Amino acid sequence: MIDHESESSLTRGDLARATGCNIETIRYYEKTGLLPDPPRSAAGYRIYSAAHATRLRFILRARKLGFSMEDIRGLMGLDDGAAPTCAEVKERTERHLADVRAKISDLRRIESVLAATASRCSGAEVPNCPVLDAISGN
Amino acid sequence: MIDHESESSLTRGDLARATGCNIETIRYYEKTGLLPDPPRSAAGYRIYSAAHATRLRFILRARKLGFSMEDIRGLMGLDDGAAPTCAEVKERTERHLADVRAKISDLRRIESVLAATASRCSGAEVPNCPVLDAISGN
DNA sequence: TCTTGAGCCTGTAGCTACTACAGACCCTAC
DNA sequence: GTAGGGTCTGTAGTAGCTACAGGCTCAAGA
Repeated sequence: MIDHESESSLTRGDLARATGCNIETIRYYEKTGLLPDPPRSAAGYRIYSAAHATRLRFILRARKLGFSMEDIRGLMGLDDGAAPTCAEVKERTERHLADVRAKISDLRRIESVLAATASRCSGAEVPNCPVLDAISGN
Repeated sequence: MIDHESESSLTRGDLARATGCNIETIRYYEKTGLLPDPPRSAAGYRIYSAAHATRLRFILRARKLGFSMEDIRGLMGLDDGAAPTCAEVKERTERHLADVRAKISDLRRIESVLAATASRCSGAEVPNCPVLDAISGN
């Protein structure tokens, strides 16, 4: 049913294996519009092309970089129909970069609190726990 | 109906204001067992005590430190009924600390990729976008 | 040709940690 | 008495997936 000679005709399972994406996630991206609805075989099977694989790989890389699905929609020009300008992409990226940096500094603060309290803890079976005390307030 | 003199008789709204917690979140913590079911007034209104406030503050601080609700259940001894030993608390904290550090290093890698690609971008309205190229897989 | 097992199809439910309603009740102050 | 706030319940929504169930289809082997 599907021509496996021509490299560019893939089932959903093929696409999943080719990109390392979970097979259900592909359907999810289709449902949410990140991936276009692919053509179907007579029996209703999705038929993907190399273009779909490229697009999916783009999405997966962007997700790995922490872009939200909404961000990605913007990066791909799905929000207003037109391909985004370079300036728009840069702006989105910088906003996202700022978010990432904010998250890092949050986590660093958390890290130092956790490290400090954990190190004060003997690990012995004593009544007073410095960790719980630290969380409880002071 | 509720004695507002004695500081330790609080409605849900009072508790929310006193702790800075969203009022709905209190109900959610009750539903999931992090907060015990409080006694009720004749009309069915929840009546909280100072002990509830203390416990809620503990939960909120732990959440701010990034502990999951499951972690917190453990820290409060709600999983096996008994108060956790200091060693258990220390172990949980160190595991969580390791998670936090892993997240930080992930984000730092992401940060450097984003910073590098964004800086290469002129912001001009040119056809080739270094950001998109970077995501697309160089 | 028949069968078997793998793959695909759909819809739906689950996860975390909340948040936000709607519609009904209650309580206080004027 | 009534207006307004507060509270009650249940339910649905958020992001970003993931995991089924129950049914169909396809390819390979006997």
